[in-house]
Amino acid sequence: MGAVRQNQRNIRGKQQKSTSMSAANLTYAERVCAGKAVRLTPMRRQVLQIILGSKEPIGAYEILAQLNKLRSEHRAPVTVYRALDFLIGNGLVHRVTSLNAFIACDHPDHNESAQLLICRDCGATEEVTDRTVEAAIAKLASRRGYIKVAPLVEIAGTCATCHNQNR
Amino acid sequence: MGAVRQNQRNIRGKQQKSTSMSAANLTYAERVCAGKAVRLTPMRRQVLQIILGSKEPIGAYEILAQLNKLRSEHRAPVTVYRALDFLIGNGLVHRVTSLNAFIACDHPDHNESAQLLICRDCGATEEVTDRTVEAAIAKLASRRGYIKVAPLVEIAGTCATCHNQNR
DNA sequence: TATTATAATGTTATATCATTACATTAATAG
DNA sequence: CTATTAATGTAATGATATAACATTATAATA
Repeated sequence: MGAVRQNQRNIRGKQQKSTSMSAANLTYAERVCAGKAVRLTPMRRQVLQIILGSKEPIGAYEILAQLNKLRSEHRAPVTVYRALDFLIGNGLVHRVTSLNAFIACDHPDHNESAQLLICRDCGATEEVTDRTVEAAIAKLASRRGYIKVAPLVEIAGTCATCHNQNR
Repeated sequence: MGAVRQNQRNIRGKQQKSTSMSAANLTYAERVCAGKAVRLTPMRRQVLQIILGSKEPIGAYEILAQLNKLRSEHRAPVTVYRALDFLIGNGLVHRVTSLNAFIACDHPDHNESAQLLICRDCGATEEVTDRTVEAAIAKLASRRGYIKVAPLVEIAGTCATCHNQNR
């Protein structure tokens, strides 16, 4: 839980993690889809791969650009959005609402509400599941009479790597 | 705290609140601006008034439409966005990120991080400040090494009014 | 296997949200 | 009253997302 995606600005960072989980996640995605009897088509697989390959949340049009570069063909935006709908619907990708961007889910097996920590400086985004936060929000919503709630929690800030570098 | 904005679908609702606070809020906004020595110009005032008049979060282009109807002139989008920047910057308006829309702040005096409860069915949106949620998020962020955090909490759900009506 | 039904993708157009760049007008300070 | 800064006007464009309908691929089943 909490694998970190980072961009160019902190390749020197100590907390750097390898991108080598990508392949594993892709394999994992295949298993998830097989288990649900839904189809991880080449298109969807490729979109997921592009998202996994990104160190930070990636926008739909950036995905599209990479897709069209790879294949030297011309897909339309809707192609990407459809793949994203599928991937999000099956818990393989999260939408980062505050950035209009997307990240691969770290733990697609449990489809619970995650919280996102987003570094303003380097773009690193980590997905966490904090029971205390979840419980506090559930309680708040319930006290206010809301049911079937879907909480959105995105915490922008400066990550440890970035504020250590600036000293 | 927690005044409710509602749309047409539940005008029959029991928890309906009057829109009569609007004027008070506008007066309040004037005091806030006077206190800070910033200018609540006619344009900004009018945009705020439109937002206050909306029972649910209102989009920038809807604000623009109302503005242009009022004056029977043609303002450009940027006019609205500039007013919004000002109003948000001075704590008079909140952006509802998940809806790309805007609401007037319920308590512009304390500029703290609020949580939003948003009804999927009727659009009613209430702003709350829950210390427990705030604390849990602050702790989470700090444990992860994040500083200068700005949490975004928007809880979509079905409000009491709506789920009572559907029985 | 041929036929039908369903799912996925292609293609084109357009909707929706937001900003840039530069000109003009209004307010304030000296 | 003039210089300076703040606010708004104006036009164009960028960025994100969806609608509508045609075509192709896959799956179900006769």
